[in-house]
Order: sequence, then C-alpha cells, then structure tokens
Amino acid sequence: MSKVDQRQLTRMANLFAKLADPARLRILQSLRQGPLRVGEIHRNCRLKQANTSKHLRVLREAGLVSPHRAGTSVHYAISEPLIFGLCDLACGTAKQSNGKS
Amino acid sequence: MSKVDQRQLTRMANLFAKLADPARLRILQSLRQGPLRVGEIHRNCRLKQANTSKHLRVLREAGLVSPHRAGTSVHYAISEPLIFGLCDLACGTAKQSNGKS
DNA sequence: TTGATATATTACTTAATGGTAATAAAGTAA
DNA sequence: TTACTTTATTACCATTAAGTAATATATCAA
Repeated sequence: MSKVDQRQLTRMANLFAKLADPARLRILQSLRQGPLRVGEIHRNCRLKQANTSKHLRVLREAGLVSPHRAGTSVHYAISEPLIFGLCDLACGTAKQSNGKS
Repeated sequence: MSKVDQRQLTRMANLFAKLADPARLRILQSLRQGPLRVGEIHRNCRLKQANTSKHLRVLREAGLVSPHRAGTSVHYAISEPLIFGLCDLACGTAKQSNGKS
C-alpha cells in the first residue's frame, strides 16, 4: 500500500468506525459460528431489541453482514469474513497497548 | 480468540476508534518511514498545528506513537508497528465493501 | 378480518469528538 | 531578562453516534 489516497483513507476510517463499538463487536463474534436470528442476537448479546436492530443496520449498510428473511424472523450472516482478521489482529494488539482514554 | 470477554472487546473497540479518523491514518502513514517533527507532520498532512497536536495526543495516549524532545521540537515515532497490519488489512477490505454510510 | 410474534424505525436525550482560534508553555539564543 | 520558535492546551461550536421507549411494519395463523 505504498500510495494511499484520501478516498482510501476515508474508506478505511469508515470501516474502523463500524468496528469501534463493543456491542457491534459482540454481534460480529456471535455470528462467527453461523447465522442467527435477530432475537437470538439480542438475547445472546444482552442488547435491547431496538438497539440490536440499529447496530445490525450499521453493519448491514457497511456490507459486513447480510439479512435473510425466514418467515417473521430475519437471519443475519457475516458477509465479509475478512473482518475477523482485523478483529483477531486488534485483539492481539489491544492486549498490551492500553491507552488511558 | 475463542473466548473474548467484555473488557477485551472494549479495548478492541477503543483501538479501532483511534484508527477511525482519516487525519490520524494520514499521520500514521506519514510516520511509517520514520519519525517526524510535529511541524513536519502538520505541513505534510495539511493539518492545522493545533489539530495535529490533538490527534497526536490521541495516538500517544493510545500507545501508538511516542514523542521525543529534541530542542524546541518534538519527534514522534510509531511505537506499535502492528497497527500497520491493521491498516493494510483494512485497506484491502475497504476496497470492495463500501457501505453507503 | 383479528391477533400474535418478530423486526425496523422514529423521536428524543445524552455524551463524545473533530476543527479552529487564541493562548499558554517549553526550549533556545542573544 | 527579552525575543523567537515550536508544541500543547483551552474554549467554543457543530456534528455524530449510542441508548431507550414508543410506535410502525411485516409475516403468519386462525
């Protein structure tokens, strides 16, 4: 990545922003082993239903997860598995470097 | 990373938040080939001096860069090279998946 | 149709953050 | 000391985002 232009930096920053929330990271982790219904996610992650729906929207619009209707419920699945590479790397990096903020 | 607890998720989210800004990504990229003085960074990245200083503080408190005084000027260097792994991965991932947000 | 369940959206409050101008602080030289 | 340069901080404004309660929408069953 020798030359990174402003557009690309903005796209990268946007991607990082989607991952910069513990609730969304939990949602992503919960989807790691397979698709789940919204209700399962919100109970699994201990999030309110509305909150879960909003976070799922963020992830969906970022192209990280994708929904699939099944009757009255909606299944969400990871649509960009590469993010787990980011998560794992960040997990390792974040173990030591702990800023005070 | 089979079991990720809430603390760790919060630390990961905090790390991602530091990288979720184009200006900070530019600063990090500019430091990739070696330490620079604050003045060089702010001219190089086309950022106001005060703004540069604030972003450097964020990066410093996150443990990603470290300052070194030399006379009246301060040199900043990358103190956590692992972040470039994150940047490169995000750069690749962000090329395709472009959410509308 | 009505009723029940699952998900999405809206309106609202609160908190955090980025950019900027002005000022302060730190270091050096004369 | 004063003057100068470099960096940091402060105060302010505008924007963004998360959480929540209430409401709306969608799907199916009877």
